[in-house]
Amino acid sequence: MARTAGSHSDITGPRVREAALTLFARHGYAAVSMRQIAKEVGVQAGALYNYTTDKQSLLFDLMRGHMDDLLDAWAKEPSAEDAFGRLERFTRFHIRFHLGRPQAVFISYMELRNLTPENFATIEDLRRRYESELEKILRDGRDNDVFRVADTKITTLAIIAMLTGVNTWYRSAGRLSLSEVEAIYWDMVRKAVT
Amino acid sequence: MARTAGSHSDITGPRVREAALTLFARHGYAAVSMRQIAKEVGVQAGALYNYTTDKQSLLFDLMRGHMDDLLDAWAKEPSAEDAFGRLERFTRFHIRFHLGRPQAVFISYMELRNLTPENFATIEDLRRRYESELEKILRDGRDNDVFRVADTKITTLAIIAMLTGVNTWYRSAGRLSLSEVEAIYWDMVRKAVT
DNA sequence: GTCTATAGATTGATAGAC
DNA sequence: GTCTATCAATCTATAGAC
Repeated sequence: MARTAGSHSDITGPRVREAALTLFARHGYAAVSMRQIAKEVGVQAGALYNYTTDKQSLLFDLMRGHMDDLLDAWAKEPSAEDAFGRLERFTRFHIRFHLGRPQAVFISYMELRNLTPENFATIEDLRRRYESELEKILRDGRDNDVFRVADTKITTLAIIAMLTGVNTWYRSAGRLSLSEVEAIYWDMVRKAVT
Repeated sequence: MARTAGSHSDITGPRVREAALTLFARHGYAAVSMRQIAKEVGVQAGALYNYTTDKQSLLFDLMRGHMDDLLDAWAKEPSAEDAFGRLERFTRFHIRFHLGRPQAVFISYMELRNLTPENFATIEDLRRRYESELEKILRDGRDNDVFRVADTKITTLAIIAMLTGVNTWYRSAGRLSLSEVEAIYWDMVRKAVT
């Protein structure tokens, strides 16, 4: 199929999303202008509207994409047999996945209030779906008298908050490797539910 | 001392900070205009500049005030004798203090990137000072063979992230009282360091 | 598909009257 | 101390040429 000279829609589109991701993560959605995004991509501001209907859906697409990736990746994780194995899988998966996409994680936690109500509801639904995956593990383990947790819902949120916190301090050039970090957190999680 | 008619500096000042706190927490610093703050207070935008030099110092004063309050309140907490007592004090204090000021907590975590570099450094210093209070407790407990922690620095950050996470879900009208929540989290913290 | 140009609204901050 | 009025810059989004 012949292409119009100067047509780059298949490459410019991803670059727009990439620039938005970087800039939203660094400065915040409200603080970033469409002109800044355009400058990062190397086009004029008007050209952005060939790839997004408006600034809001640029944010929403990034967040929904991140949540979809998260749920898909977890669905593809091999499952473990016993309760401790399942919990360890989740713990290591969560750390590894989140450390691999710090910008998307940052945006997905910080920019919720800049979503329209409809978009917010969509993202919240996906987030709850992910949380329920961990809660299932905790509930099964408790029902089989393997775990001892006072409240599976609160323990779910506590564990996720603790694990996601890794993103605030971990640097790959730091003194600890990824698997050392995983091991330290798994040790805390394991003890906390025993 | 006689006062000029219409002078309300002693009451308007706090109301400006209060309005900024509420609006920054709800919509984010960058998304809130000086006119919105003025409207919330019930004055015109120009009048705000009798109480703050600019928008940035409005944000900075809120964050520094919050961190000062936090460190002061912890300094006034009665100390405990043994390692577990000290850790339990910290755990319950952290939850109680943070749940008591959800807006200031929210701002202090979300708006760091909207501070000027100098202001950011000041807040970061206070935050590190607070974290080191918990790390001291963990290190002493480990050195006396009371706690078993793989890494006191990481454990410090993990515990604080877990505890601060309460703010994302706790509602005073919910099914759990504040002391029930404290007890559940203390149970997890205690087990995690044993 | 990208450009230039621009509409129309809003921003932070200041000046000067009262 | 607060007001009105305003400056100069910036914003999102669109229109039309190429």
